[in-house]
Amino acid sequence: MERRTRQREAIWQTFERAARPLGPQETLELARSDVPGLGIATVYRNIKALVAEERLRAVELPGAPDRYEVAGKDHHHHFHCRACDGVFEVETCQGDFDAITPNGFSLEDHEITLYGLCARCAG
Amino acid sequence: MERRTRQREAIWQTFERAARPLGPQETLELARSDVPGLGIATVYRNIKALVAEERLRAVELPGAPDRYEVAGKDHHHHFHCRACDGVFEVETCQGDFDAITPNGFSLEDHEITLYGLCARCAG
DNA sequence: GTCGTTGCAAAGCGTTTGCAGCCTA
DNA sequence: TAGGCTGCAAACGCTTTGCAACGAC
Repeated sequence: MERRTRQREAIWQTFERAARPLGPQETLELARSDVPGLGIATVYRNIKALVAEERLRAVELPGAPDRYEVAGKDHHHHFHCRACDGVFEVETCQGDFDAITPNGFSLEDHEITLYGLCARCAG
Repeated sequence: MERRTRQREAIWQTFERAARPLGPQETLELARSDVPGLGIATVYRNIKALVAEERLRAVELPGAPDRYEVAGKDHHHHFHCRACDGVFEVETCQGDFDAITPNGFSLEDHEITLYGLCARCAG
């Protein structure tokens, strides 16, 4: 990532402005308000570059394509709304995951996803 | 699922024999020892039918394609080995997920995935 | 002016679907 | 024999890549 282009700037700001993880298509639509002719390939390329630079982090959700959020936040997990498909952050987790790790296995990390309705969809 | 075919039988038995969730390609390779000419489309069609009948359950893993396991087991989660890509069951979970659900959100379900090395790979 | 970056279109890749022939009941 | 099921190949949807033109420095 060497040159500062309109496209790159628009994509990055889209993530900064979003309060939640975004997918590539979602990012394209939002960033097009800044750069109308923006192409989806450019979004993919820049997301990949930003992840490599650790400015973005991939949010991996069960059974759904990855979304991306600004990196560097405290440890947290996500709530996936079944109605609007939106993804939202939830506070830090608790729970003793070593306790449920099978014997002989080496636990390195964990991922928790909550499902249900977000505040807006729950009405 | 009305007729009992060799293909259908082989696919089902592959899941019954496996002690862990399988993906479609993995299923194809294993089931081909019973039915050599088996096609991948048949595997996909039968998995879909078995899931609809609730004889199989989709195991949704963050950032990875779905795998499938025999349905009807007790509530459990999975351990995803970063070395061999294998997926293994872990015992029932603990933790108060309502406590971390944001205000106004309606929690319906949760998913936990552990990452690290399985016993064989940690060996 | 250089060469990294972009947009388009084509290529990949995993999954689904259309269809003619097969085989279970 | 009927019609559900299968295998093949084409179609799909999402992501990646090739390439000529563009534009940041």
